[in-house]
Amino acid sequence: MSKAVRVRFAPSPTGPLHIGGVRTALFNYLFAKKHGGTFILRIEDTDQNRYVSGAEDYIKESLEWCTIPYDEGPGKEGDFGPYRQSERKHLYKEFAEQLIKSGDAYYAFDTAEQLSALRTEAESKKETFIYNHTTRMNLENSLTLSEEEVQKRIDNGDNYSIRFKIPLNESLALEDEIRGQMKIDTNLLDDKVLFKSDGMPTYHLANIVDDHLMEITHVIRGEEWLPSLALHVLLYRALGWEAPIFAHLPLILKPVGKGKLSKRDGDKLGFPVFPLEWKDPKSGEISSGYKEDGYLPEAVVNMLAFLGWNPGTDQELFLMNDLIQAFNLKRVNKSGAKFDPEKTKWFQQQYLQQLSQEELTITFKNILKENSIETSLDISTIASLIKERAVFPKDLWNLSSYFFIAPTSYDTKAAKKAWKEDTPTLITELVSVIKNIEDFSTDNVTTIIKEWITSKEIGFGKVMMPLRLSLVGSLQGPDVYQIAAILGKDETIKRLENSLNTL
RNA sequence: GGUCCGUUCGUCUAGGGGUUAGGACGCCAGGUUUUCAUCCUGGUAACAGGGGUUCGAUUCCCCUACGGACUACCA
Repeated sequence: MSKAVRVRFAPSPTGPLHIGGVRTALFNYLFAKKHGGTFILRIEDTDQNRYVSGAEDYIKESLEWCTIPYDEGPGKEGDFGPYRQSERKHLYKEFAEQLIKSGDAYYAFDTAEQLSALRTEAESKKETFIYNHTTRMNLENSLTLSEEEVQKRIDNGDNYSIRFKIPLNESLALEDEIRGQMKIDTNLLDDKVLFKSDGMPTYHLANIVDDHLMEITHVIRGEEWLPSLALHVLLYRALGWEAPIFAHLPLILKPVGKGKLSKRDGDKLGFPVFPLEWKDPKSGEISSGYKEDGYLPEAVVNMLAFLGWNPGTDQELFLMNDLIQAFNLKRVNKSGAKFDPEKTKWFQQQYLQQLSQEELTITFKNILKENSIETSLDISTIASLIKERAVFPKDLWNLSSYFFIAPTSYDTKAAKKAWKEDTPTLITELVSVIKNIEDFSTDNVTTIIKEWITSKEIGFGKVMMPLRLSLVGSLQGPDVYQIAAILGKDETIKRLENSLNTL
């Protein structure tokens, strides 16, 4: 019997969560639920300088909108809390010191300025400064200084950091669920800082300590962490802990050009990169979100799931529960995926079309409200008539506004095509035909007008097009007879007369 | 620069020693809708290059090229 699956999504609250982060959360969630496990949200706020207010709330709201609920996390305390690293601050130092005692870490007294000077100097010689076995014995740290000197400096209140001492001459075999085995030469690694002089741990330490303490079984994270995997594995070993299973997800790339998808790409290329709209608290700059753009969470989730994963079948439409059933880490791709906004729209269209009549009517009602429309017309029927032309809820308005507001102008191109010399005569006659229709139902209107056209021995287009133009203002929309029936006899006549006067 | 990861239609991808290399998005054409959209049908288009291994490589191995990530007392 293997251990109960526990996974975590561990964002740092430095700004809005972008869709790459949402996808990481989603894959963690899918994996957890697939295996009856626990999905944890942990806020990695060890860098006080980069903390952005509102970011944590944004992360929670985003996950909520995407229907990716966490089982444990801030506000949902489980047995492994707290779930904010800033609130776990007291836990980390002990482990850093344990590593010093075991000889796996050391105090380093170099200041940021000294290090940056060393880097610039190396750069000027076309070299790279690395804090590792090649340099550490020339620097001020507990490996080079006497024990008394080290203690004196610490007692003195000198700033120090704690660095990991990477072991020499080892060929590490790393295991990744998605990529298989990788080999790393430890001599190429550098002595990363584990504990900062501000008293906070770095990501590397906090991450390992928390994953261990929270009994995380699988670490599913972005590929940008792959280069740190060796360090992390070494850290687990030095601490005497069993390492979790790792899986590094492929990156999401820009749709055009080079590089990974960045926050700026969205509004530059005309699609959101954030689940929710985000207003930068400092600059006030607003970035668009999928929610506010009218996307359904089902569409966004489905699209995200297919970025780097596929079920191995031809099925593409998956609701969350289907995803949980079908999900498998082994079917996650190795290579990065260019983000495709067009495909996202396609998913959106699919899910909008799948809305039940009830949901659709509610959506439509809200749209009408936004446009200050109060009407006695049958909006449920209207919604069902126009829905197949819509991709976003807001399209519902553009597609239906003529039902509520009579056209005041006519599409020039359409008018040229539909309104000919003999049209006024025909339409005048049509008006009197319509005036005599008693039962103004779709079926009856259809029958009577069709009979009349047939009796006139003229082409249907000669009447249908100007009729549509008069009612809609353009040559678009659902069946004209249905439109007329919904508008009612009086309104239909009114619109026909209006076009006779204007055109 | 160094380290690591990757490379199948324009894009997302399936496949995997012998296939007409499959699907989806997009695009194009036809049909339905006496309009538009939807929908249906069809079409377009790919194994980065070079060496091996093999009877046979897109599939396995190596090299090159290209792409990406990382290279902070950021995560």
